Amino acid sequence: MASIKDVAAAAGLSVATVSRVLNDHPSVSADARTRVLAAVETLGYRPNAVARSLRTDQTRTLGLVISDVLNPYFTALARSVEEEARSLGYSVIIGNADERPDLQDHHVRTLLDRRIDGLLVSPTDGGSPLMLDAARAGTPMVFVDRWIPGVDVPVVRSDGRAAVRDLVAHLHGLGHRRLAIIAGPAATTTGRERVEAFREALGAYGLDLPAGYVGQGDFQTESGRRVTEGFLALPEPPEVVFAADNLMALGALDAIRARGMRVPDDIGLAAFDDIPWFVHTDPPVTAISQPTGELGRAAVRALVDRVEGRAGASVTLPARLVVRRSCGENPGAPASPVPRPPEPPSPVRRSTS
Amino acid sequence: MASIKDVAAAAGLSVATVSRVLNDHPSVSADARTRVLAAVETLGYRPNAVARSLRTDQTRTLGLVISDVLNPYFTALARSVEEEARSLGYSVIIGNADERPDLQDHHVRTLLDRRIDGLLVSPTDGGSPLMLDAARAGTPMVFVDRWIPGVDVPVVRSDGRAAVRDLVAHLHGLGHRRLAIIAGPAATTTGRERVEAFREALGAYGLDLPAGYVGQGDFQTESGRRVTEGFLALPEPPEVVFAADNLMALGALDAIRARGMRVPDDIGLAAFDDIPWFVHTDPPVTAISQPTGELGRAAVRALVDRVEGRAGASVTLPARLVVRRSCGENPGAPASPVPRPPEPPSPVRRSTS
DNA sequence: CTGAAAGCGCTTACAG
DNA sequence: CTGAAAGCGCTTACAG
Repeated sequence: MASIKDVAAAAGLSVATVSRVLNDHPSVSADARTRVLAAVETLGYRPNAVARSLRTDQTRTLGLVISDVLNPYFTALARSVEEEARSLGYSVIIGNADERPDLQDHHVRTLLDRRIDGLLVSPTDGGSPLMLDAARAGTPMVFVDRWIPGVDVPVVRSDGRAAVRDLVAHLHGLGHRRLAIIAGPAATTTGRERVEAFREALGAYGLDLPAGYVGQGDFQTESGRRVTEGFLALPEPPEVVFAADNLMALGALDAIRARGMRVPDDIGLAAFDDIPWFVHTDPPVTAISQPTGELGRAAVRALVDRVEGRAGASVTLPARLVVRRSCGENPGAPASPVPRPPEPPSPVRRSTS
Repeated sequence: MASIKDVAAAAGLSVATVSRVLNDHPSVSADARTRVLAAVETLGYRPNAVARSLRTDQTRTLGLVISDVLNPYFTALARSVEEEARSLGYSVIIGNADERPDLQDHHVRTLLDRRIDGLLVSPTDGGSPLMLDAARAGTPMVFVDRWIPGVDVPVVRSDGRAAVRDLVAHLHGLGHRRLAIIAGPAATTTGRERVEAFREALGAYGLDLPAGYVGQGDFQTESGRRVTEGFLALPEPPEVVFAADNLMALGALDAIRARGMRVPDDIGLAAFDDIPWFVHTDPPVTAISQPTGELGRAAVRALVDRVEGRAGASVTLPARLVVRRSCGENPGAPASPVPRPPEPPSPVRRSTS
């Protein structure tokens, strides 16, 4: 593969001049420019990004460590991250943690070794030493969706509390009282928050969330199946199951079907995260929808701000409830506006971290 | 960030010795080793992969350019690719072409600039000059799922012809005669092949595939919707629509629902690519399932073979039909074995390219 | 406007 | 077993 030396030789100029042409440096004569460009063309020369990175100490690459590529939510997030990054002149390298802290650390380490300019993480746990070190060492970093408390890193996420209250209002209005949740890992912020928001919303209606109605999942399909089987085996099973993400909802559907039961007749189902397939499932699934594309773009902007020496702000966007038929709504009725829960929803916050 | 010089200074040795320790070179004294390791530990030193790559001319990185990250098939493929690569000591950088040849070229170029050791591509078109050049220039390359004819590059894919024949036999047995297809882009091999296989299979039953029953899609949701609307507006709409991938099947479901029609009562639906959600759609969707994980692993093995100077073989694995209820099967009956079509299925081929 | 030279952080023959 | 030195392909003050 042709190097800058070959181009210089072909153009009859020094490598310094070739480099200046390639980098649009102002002080280059028109003549030199055309000769260099011609040589580049005939040799099919492409600058070696590795060498450039070593010299400039920047890779124009962002690392993205997502919790699970098989989760359509993260896939959509990854897509918008890549788009926004590309428009800002950055590439992105994706690492899939598969909800495993060890794999997450593997990817963070690899990304750091490659000297990416910045790191976008949706942490699968409460913060490994490696992650904490990276944050402290000053690696430009931003958390998306999930975050690690106590670390001085901007977080871009959506707040689902108001939507969870809307969901509980919807369920309560339908007459449901025994409500259960398939929770995500307690080591993750979203894992904890969704349970807490659910519990609080229930409390506003004087309802309890007994321990037996909180199933511990891991955001992946299999755990949704297992937890739901447990719920169904209870002497008094819940009337509705709320899955804290879409994959666990898939597992719940599997378990319900395996028991020969029907949604919503035998048991209701709702999910955090909306995906295109929920429109076509049997029945369509009531879900809480996040502004995923906007989250991805905001996260990249915050990270690039940090990379380029600007502040980089935290962003919180609201999620919203999308009512479908999986909790037993009157099938004929058009989707009605959900009655507001007792407390007002928290406003969108855009705070500088 | 600490460099190898800092480690050498801290250990009281030369950088050469430090490098040898780090690379497990045999001729290092036990004493030197322990001193280096201690220095590495206290400094928290991590080798700079960029510098190493420049020097060794290898990045231990594979590039993967997939057609569409929002397509669960490619997402599953990407996952198995990353797993296998990791187990062989390689990282993978994913580029999303979003079914756009220009974006595909952008990613190929970026990946080449970064001097990845090998390239895995599922081409979105018939071969841009860039792609052709890369293949000819000797960049280790392997095609997955889709390929470019006439280029000397191994291809790892699945052969759906037998499964398509099984599908047509299934539909014919159910009494359907007017069968339509939502095709992928003619510039892609899978786009062409699935139509051809469908047409051939119909021919074996004396059935025709009229031009009006071949809708041109692009493997993305919106095109499935548009094409299906066209089918439904026909004076004589088809009895069954076969979508050449899962996203176009999603679009078809959207269109059918928008018309207020029901599957399979008003129209049947089948899809190429099976995904977990097809079990829970209304009704469950009959689909052709590819051995996606195995394809990803085989592709990586072939590519790493090429990278490391071995041959690297093409692999073709069979796809299989999974019958569900979306084409109108007797709902009560257990999934029955599909009657064999006239011709025997082509055997699995493992040819060295 | 242009070029010679230093240097980014590594690895690896070559001597000893 | 160890070290001094060259060199991977670039960029960028520093001179001129």
